[in-house]
Amino acid sequence: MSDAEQTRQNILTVAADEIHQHGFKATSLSSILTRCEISKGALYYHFTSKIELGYAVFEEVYTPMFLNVWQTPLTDDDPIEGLCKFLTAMTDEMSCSEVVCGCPLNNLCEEMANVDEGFRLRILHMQEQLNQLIVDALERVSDDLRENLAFSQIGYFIVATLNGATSLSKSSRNKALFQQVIAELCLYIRALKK
Amino acid sequence: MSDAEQTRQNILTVAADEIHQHGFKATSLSSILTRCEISKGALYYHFTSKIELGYAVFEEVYTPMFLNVWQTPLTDDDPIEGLCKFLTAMTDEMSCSEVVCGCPLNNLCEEMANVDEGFRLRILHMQEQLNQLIVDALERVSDDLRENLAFSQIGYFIVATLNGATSLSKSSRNKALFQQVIAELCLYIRALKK
DNA sequence: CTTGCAACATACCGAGCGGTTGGTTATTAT
DNA sequence: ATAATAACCAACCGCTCGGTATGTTGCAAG
Repeated sequence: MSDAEQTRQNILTVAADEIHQHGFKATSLSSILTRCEISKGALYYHFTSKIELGYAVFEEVYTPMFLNVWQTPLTDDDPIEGLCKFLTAMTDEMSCSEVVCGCPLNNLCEEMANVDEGFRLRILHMQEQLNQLIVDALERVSDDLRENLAFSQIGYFIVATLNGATSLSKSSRNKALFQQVIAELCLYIRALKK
Repeated sequence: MSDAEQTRQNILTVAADEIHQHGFKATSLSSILTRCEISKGALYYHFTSKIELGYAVFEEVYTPMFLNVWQTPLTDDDPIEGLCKFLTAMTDEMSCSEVVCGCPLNNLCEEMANVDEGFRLRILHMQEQLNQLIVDALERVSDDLRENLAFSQIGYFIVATLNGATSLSKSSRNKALFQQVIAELCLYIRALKK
């Protein structure tokens, strides 16, 4: 990787972390510059504006991370169990920063979806991708599931509940509530089986 | 009501709307002053700082509004049906601003819970109150419900899912996804019955 | 040898923010 | 009549922000 590309990647990584911690608007370019030990000229050489940097972080950091994380359990032989174990493992391995800072995608959705169309469409597109992953997994084992289930609706339901659970963990600053909601969600998911 | 109290209430009402629309940090005092047609001196006569104004909005506008809205369906003879009808009615009556701006409580939780302890504790307290309302309602009709249900866990699950559903409606800018998640949530709630 | 461009660095700008200061006015108590 | 206080107003302050304009350096091609 060239020096320039290295610099760019470094900016993206640091910006992703700053945005995760403080949100997009509250993230100041100067804090990114300090952590990267570069000047503002360097940043504006690689990105034309703050919001373009935000888009790049979303597309090049958050999106691949997210899709990869969900793909693993959903392509399991038993996606129902895969999903439940994935969710349960999430509560166990949850780092302090994740309890406090929440999910990057959900954060951006809450903060930016209604103020910037570029973010809104990117977020929407990724939610649809995520939902499709779930729908595909459910359809693959539909013979083992109850009749007349609305797969897409179920997919959005699962993601919505997970997002709501992270909200709770933010205010309670406590894994316990998060774990309870996830436990109830797993009960719901396992009840999809015949 | 005295003139001063009238002014104070006007500030609270306008601030509540601005915070709902733009979030706390992005709400500028000057926009509140313009809409109220008062000066900055007037605002700082009634509130010592921006964050104290935020706390007052939370306690005097959001909290009573929220508890009142939830209390009605939960004190119904059949809180299960009351809740489902309440949620379904919410999707129908949902104004455009609610689709776009989301739930004030959830918004503040997402934005402020991890950056200001005062907000965090107030949000947490209200979530606990809300959960208690649900728990009380479920316990009241526990004879009609399945055995071995964890009421508190169920309460948080319902609220979490509702919050996640508003997130989806923000990014999709579309009632449809919201309605789907709520429909699935009602299926879950009704399945609590024997 | 020098020209040119990629890859930065430095210094600065205007705007908007929350907050402060020093008045002003109308009402009320003495 | 006067003093005090409640309720407000206008002007200003320091600060940080995103963004820009200009300067510098190293390397590579001709």
